[in-house]
Amino acid sequence: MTLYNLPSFMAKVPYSFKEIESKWQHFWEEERSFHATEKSTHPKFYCLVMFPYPSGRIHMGHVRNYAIGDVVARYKRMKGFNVLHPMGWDAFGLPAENAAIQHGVHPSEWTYDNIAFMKNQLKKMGLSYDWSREIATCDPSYYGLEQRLFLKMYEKGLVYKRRSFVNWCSDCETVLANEQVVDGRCWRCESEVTQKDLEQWFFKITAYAEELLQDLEKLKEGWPERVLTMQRNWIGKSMGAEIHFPVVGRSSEFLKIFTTRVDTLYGVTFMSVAPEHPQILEWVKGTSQESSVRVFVEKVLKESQRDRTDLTREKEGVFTGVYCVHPLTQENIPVYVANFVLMEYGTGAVMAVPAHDQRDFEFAKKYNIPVKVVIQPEGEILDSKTMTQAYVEDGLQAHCGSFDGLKNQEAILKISEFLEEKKIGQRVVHYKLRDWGISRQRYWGTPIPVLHCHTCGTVPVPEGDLPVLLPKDVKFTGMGASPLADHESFVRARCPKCGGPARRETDTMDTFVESSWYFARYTCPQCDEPLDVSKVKYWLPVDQYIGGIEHAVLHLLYSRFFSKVLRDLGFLKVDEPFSRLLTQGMVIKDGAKMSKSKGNVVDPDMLIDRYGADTARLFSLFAAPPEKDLDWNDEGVEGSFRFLKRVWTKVNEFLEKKSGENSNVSLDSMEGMTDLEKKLYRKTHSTLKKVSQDIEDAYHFNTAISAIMELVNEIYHFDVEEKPSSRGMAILSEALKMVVILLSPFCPHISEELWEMLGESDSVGQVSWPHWNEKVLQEDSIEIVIQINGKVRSRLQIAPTLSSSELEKKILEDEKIQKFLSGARVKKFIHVPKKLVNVIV
RNA sequence: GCCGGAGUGGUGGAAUGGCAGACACAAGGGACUUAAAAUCCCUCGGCUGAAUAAGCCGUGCCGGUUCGAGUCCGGCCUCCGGCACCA
Repeated sequence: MTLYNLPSFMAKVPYSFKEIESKWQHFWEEERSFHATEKSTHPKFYCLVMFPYPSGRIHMGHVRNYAIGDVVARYKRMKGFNVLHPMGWDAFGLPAENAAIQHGVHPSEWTYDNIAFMKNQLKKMGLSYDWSREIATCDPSYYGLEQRLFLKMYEKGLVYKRRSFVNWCSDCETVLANEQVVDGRCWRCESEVTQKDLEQWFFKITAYAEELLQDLEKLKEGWPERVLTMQRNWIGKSMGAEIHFPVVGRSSEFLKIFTTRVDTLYGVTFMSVAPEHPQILEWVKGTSQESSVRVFVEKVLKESQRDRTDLTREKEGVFTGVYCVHPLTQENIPVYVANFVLMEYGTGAVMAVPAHDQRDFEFAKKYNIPVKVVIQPEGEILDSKTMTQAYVEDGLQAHCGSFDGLKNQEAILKISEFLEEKKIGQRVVHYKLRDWGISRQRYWGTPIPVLHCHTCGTVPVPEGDLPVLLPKDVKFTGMGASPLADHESFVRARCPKCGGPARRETDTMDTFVESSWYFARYTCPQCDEPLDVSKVKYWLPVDQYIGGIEHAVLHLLYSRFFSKVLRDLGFLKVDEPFSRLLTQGMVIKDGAKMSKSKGNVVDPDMLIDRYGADTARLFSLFAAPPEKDLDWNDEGVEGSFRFLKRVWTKVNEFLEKKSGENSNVSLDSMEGMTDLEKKLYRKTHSTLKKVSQDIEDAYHFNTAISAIMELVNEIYHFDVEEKPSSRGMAILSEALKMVVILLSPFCPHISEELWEMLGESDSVGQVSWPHWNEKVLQEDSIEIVIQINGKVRSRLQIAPTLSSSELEKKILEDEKIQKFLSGARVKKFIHVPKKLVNVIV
């Protein structure tokens, strides 16, 4: 059934997109058109889109993401690359478990049902995936191998268990990594995150902090600047010094602090430590300060993560009664517990320099602690009594003993050297990046392959016993501990070392672990080992990765870390997994991100049903450049559909006119062509050039498509005669074929169909991307814009070969120019070849 | 506060320092039709103007560089995104 009519004077064949799309989807499947192998003489190209979580249905964000990836894959194939374009499912995760709790359906069943449904949706989009490489991360054949990788990392000392305060989401009833806490809230459900003291498994991502930072340099060419910046900030390298302050009355004990401003060491007037600082309660034990410190510490610890990191909160603290000795001046320095000092960063203790640090300044003013200026701005004298805020800029050292008069940047080096010499401290580097906490107290994830034995302690599951399978018969109550912890036969185990009773680890891994190596697994999805080194070597790195910006520091950082680990384990040969990254923008409607609660959701199924996949793809690619947000607009979709119908109509009309005739006119020479013919002939080649460059240079699909639209408009203007000459028909034929070829990466179904109708035997996807003929682009006459003092006053048609002096002569003879010049003296001419002449008077 | 990115018609968006607004949507007009839809053609930044004559103004604001600035430089304003007591 169709919703439109074609003009009655032609159009015998309607554009039946449903039949066409299903026909070619079957063709590609039967021909295995997108099946990738390593046996190819062509250079490889690995095009990857971020795999989806099987939430139930695809949304417009997916449609856009996969349409972009498919254009790249199809274009690269036509350019002669051996393309790998795989798809799979990021299939572990909480929604499956929530569905189990709410609807009593098993997470496995829920997940596989969703996969089946969504796979069907993706197939209807005509995406050129090699489905034979499909991965579902919840399949034991995947997560079992992930457990093998876990054990290898364990052997290497890259996995460890530690008891610590961790981010806890009470809604999801599980722990979250730092990266997964956004503004003090859970990244998934947005409920407030609290701190919980738990035993947790960690990946030692900090061991790679420096390399993760350094290698961002290698990505400068291919990654968006802002993603690199976000990762750089997240890793947060700072260089400074650790300094040991002796504690008064405790001969062998020190308070260790970290500072990036050694130059301000002489300005220290107090110390501040975090409420969690392990030594502080010990030091105050039995003193008169003990109770007031205790009260303060307990008060702060009770506050939520959000409140504690609230910048507007007043800086507060309490004196501990403890004093340190200043290592250079030997003065006694009071130690405070302060609510703004973080235990997780540096040493959890800070030397406070109120004159040169705003936080310390505010704190000192509140508690009447002296302010000591030790950095003086050049040409100005700071007075600690009249200062209203800290001076944090550069300057010259003052009241700093032998360092006086030095520029503070030099003093950092000199004082650091001095401290090292005297063994008072040493230079150190700190990172904000923390180790990746991967334990999750949930069922639907990869079981951590470890046993706890009463006598042997923590024992890894032997490789031969892998995979540790998720038991199917579990109860989902949504209450209390993870369903695994309640599963008797899962928990009860034997220690492989001593044979004694052991308890199985019931935590599962963060689902970001699965997505940290799936891109490598796609190269060898059937391999018994985690990875087939030769295949991985052939395909990696991913040449083009495409996905949302929301993973700038989550998935993209974890994957980079995993790649380095896998490299060091001998599986990979590359340092970085993704050479080029394209972060596509969101799909917006009525000024907001599409969401159920806003009621502005466009359903891809409805869209495909009404207009077909080619239209859905075309609009997603045409309405905005890929990296920008796309404003969804129903009338715009209509416009894209109209365009495809225009192409369809014109090809059919052409075939009707051509029928019977079979003239083969050579288009080698443009001699004898009419102006109209030349115009279309040139447009055909200039469009090829523009589309090629737009796709190649920067994935400017929107302008590439608009260029094709221009060519189609030109064809409509050309085809005015009832019976064009055979040369005209040849030119028209070439133009139409060009439209079909250029359109094929964007709208593959209609392109295949039209290609076949035009009498071509190969699939249009197998055609080599054509080369444009630069000679054809040479115009017989070009238009030159004539400006007077920068204002457009006239235009001249000239031969491209005309010399500058002849052109100047012509300009001065021009009627309009003469009128504007009205006798004024011409000072000079500025020539922009083949474009413009500016006459200065 | 710091670091990115962006401000262009009614709208989405185009423009290696060289004709601002390609392409498309919406709007308006015309052709076809008994009529409507569809289709095809035309107009479409603002102002003055009868005008498809001519001219002036116009890319967030102010200034600069240049023969020439949406584009480069300096200073602001607004919006979006990220980071943020990181010592």
